[in-house]
Parts: sequence; C-alpha cells; structure tokens
Amino acid sequence: MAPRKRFAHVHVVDEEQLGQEARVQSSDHSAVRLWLRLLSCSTQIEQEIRARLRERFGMTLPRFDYLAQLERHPEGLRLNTLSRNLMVTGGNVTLLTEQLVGDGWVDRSTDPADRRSTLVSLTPRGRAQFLRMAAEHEQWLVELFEGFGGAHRDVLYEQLGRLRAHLSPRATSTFSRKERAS
Amino acid sequence: MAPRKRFAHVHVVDEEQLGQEARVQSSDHSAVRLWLRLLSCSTQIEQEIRARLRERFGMTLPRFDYLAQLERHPEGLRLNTLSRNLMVTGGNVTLLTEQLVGDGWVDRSTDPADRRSTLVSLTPRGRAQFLRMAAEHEQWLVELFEGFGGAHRDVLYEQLGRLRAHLSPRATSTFSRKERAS
DNA sequence: CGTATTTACTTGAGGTTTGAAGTAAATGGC
DNA sequence: GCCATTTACTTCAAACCTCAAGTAAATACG
Repeated sequence: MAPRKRFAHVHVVDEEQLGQEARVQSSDHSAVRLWLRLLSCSTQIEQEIRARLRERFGMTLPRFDYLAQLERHPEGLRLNTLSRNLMVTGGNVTLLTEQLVGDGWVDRSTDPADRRSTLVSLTPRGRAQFLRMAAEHEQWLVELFEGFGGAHRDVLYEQLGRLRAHLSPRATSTFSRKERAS
Repeated sequence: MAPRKRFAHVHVVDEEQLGQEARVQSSDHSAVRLWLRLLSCSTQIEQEIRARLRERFGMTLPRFDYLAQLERHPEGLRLNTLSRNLMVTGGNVTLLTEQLVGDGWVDRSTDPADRRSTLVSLTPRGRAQFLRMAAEHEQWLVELFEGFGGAHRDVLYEQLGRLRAHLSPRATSTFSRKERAS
C-alpha cells in the first residue's frame, strides 16, 4: 500500500488519481475538489521527501522541519513559537525537543527574560549536519518540480500565496487551547 | 501550540507565516518556497477540518477519508485499492478497517473472485451517517474558500491539476513494498 | 502438475501526533 | 501587594502510521 504522512483525505484521490478522471460526475463540488487536489499534491511530495530523508540520512521529517526552523533563527526560538511555526501541538514540540537534545542536535535553555519559556537553538555540530542535509533536500525539491514549467510554477506560487493569506486569519496558536470560540 | 495533521514541514511557515514575509532573504530558492506554501495551505485546511470533524461528530479525519472512499464505491473496495487511494500503508488500512467494522460503519467480506482479497463497503447505517457528515463537511470547505475569488480559484485548481499530473508517475502502490528501485 | 514468484493482507514494534488535563511563572486589575 | 487570569510548558492516554517481517492465496513457468 502507499504510505502517507499522516493521511490522505476525504474523498481523496480516486477521482483525483491518475487515469480515473472520468468518474467525476456531479457529486463533487468545486471547493471539495480543490481541497482534494491540494492535499493530493502535498501528500505526494511529503511522502517522497520523507522517504528520501529516511534513506539518505536516517532522519524523520518532523525532526528535519524542527531543525530547519532553528537554522533560520540562530538567536534561538521559544517552544511556543516553534509550535506555531511548525503547526504542531505543544506536546509534540516538547517530545521532539527531548529527542533532539538527547541526540545532540539542539541546545536548550530557560529564557532569562521569562522563566516559563524555553529557548532552543542548534548546536554547532547540529547546524553543520543540518546544512548538509538541507542542501540535498533542496535538490530533491528542484528535481520534483523539474519540468513543471516555470510559468505554471510562478502562477501556482502566486495563487498559493493568496490562498494562504486568505486562510491565515484562522491560524491562531493553540499551545494551550482555550480559544476556538466557535 | 498549533496542531497539525501530521506535520508541518521543513523550513516551514515562519517566512511563510502571516506578517513575517520580510525575512525571506536569499536563502530559500523557489522550489522550496513553493513546497512550503503548498504545505502551509494544506496543513491549515487540514487542521480546520480535523477540528470540526471532532467537535461536530467525534470523527477523526483518517476515518472520514476512509468512509468517503467507500461512499464513492458502493460496489465495495479492496483494501489494496483503499491503501493506494488514501495514500497510507496497508497495515494502517487493516487497523482502520478493524475499528470501522467494530463500530458498525463498514462491512467486510472476502472477495469471492480472489480469496486473498478483502472487500469493504459501507453498512446502510454507516452510509446514512456518512452522508450527513459529508454534506456539512462540504459546507466547511465552501466556507473556507469563500471570498477566495472564483477566478483565482479556477487558476489554482488548474495548476494543481498540472502539478499532480507532473508528480503522479511516482505515485506507485506500496502495500508490500518491494519496488522503489532507486 | 509442481514449484517459484508475486500479490493481498496481517501482525507487531516503534515513532508521531493529538487533545485534554495538569503545573508553574508572569501579568493585570484592584 | 494580592488574587484571578493568562501564558508557557509538561504529561499522558489514545489514535495514527510506518516499516519490516510474516502468512496465505493466486499466478507463472517449466
């Protein structure tokens, strides 16, 4: 069977997949179909990247993403920020942090300005190793998009930017989730 | 912290998120940025749908997706096909099947034409309940895309179709994975 | 026919992620 | 200054998902 990051969705694929376009009929409306395509694309890429990270580096995607965040913020990040940026729960970040600290990728310290907060940053060795992986990682993406015409690409990039902006208002933090007043 | 389907990726968000666009600089190249936008959009929608399924119906997204597949195929589906369509591993489908059969959503039978295969389909009650959820689910998506202009939407849909087609060749089944000849 | 291979699925261990319920530090009225 | 609330993080059970190693049915080939 085919693997999936976390999941493939909804009426997913099928109508969506490969040669089976014929089956569409009337049942799906445009919002759902758009969502399914979006999901299908992102899942495919994710699976591919995940597999390569494992094969080449024995690295998992969540850890890679975590490290990538830190690499962008040499000054260190608070777990809360990390959670928001990675779009995962606080508990997850706590666990990943433990693992990455344990494996020597990450340094962890209490924020002197706010003793509730934890600051994390890459160890020098972690950073060096991450940079090697990141270079290759970027190549994979270049490869995946290769042949997907530059003009199409720009249009897609542009539209995704719009969509993200459109969706963003609801991208609230939820480390401890009281919010979500329906 | 913010929850995530399965995960948020890579250098994800941050440069990507909200008001922080300024930080982009030179380090990210276009393939990576495209991927991050794609991921960010799909994760946001996924989280939203996941949260609503739980709140409204006590339903999880993987199960909903599974049921959605079956709804589209009243004749029944083999687990193998389901795995490919949902883009998850066979083991996962086996587990979900047990749960859904146990909860009365799904009927399970051996394919008379091939006794290795298992056929699953919705129970009448499962189908009725699913249809109620699906109607609301579609409304959520309509809502999420509301105000994201029709023209933009069509362009995005079109481009995602192209991208999916571009990526698809590598979307091979992996129920029992011998393949992946690097 | 008989055996080797392939295909469909199951099992189990391990990692990931969530959501909910906690603890503890900081902040905001009063 | 005191207490209520908020914010930052931790813990834990349960769900999810993968990967690897199995079993068993079907097919391919000699």
